Amino acid sequence: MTKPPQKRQKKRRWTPEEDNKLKHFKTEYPNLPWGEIIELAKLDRDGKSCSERWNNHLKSDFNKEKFSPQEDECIIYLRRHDVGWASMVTFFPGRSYNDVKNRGYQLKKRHAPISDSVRDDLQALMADLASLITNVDPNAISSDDQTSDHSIRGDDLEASTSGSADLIPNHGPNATRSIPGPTS
DNA sequence: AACTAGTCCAACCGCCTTGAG
DNA sequence: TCTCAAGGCGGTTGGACTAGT
Repeated sequence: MTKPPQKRQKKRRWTPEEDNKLKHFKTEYPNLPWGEIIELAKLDRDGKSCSERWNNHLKSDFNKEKFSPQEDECIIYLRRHDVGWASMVTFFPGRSYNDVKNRGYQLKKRHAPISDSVRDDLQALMADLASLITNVDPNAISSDDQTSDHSIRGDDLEASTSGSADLIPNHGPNATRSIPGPTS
């Protein structure tokens, strides 16, 4: 007997009221498991949903400005070097995990190019970071990006997503480096 | 003004890891 | 050692919004 595929839940946006409840109880009891926060706040959500909402929207004041070209190129470059989304977020203080990930998928669709200057900056940045991290594969930061047009194709990103370890674990404030944001 | 296509982004899903009992 | 729940992560979906016609 094969189980029929679960019907996907209709999307329910978080209301300001739900946000407030979640924020209140999570701030008040930061160590409480989500299940108990849900009970206290009387939220009709599951733990994962709450965790996601908290981490991507409520935890801090996330930067909701458009991604700058430098940030875009940084994402492409890091992705190419098998840096996972979660690790990548450390390069973008103020951005949420979901924002970075969404941007990454957008760029993947567009086959966005990487400029020479940004590539060089990022190589230096990653070498810098690698020196802070002991368990890093030095080959992962070698200058292997000397392709003719420095453009990245969708399948490049595709390949880079398969089963390799994250390059940049979060090692505290020292490991967090920022990429130039939008200049307005 | 109305319709359509494309884009953006929040929310959902499934798999995996981790830690407690 | 095993089981189970919680949470992290990567990937996908779909509703809202916007630009073009």
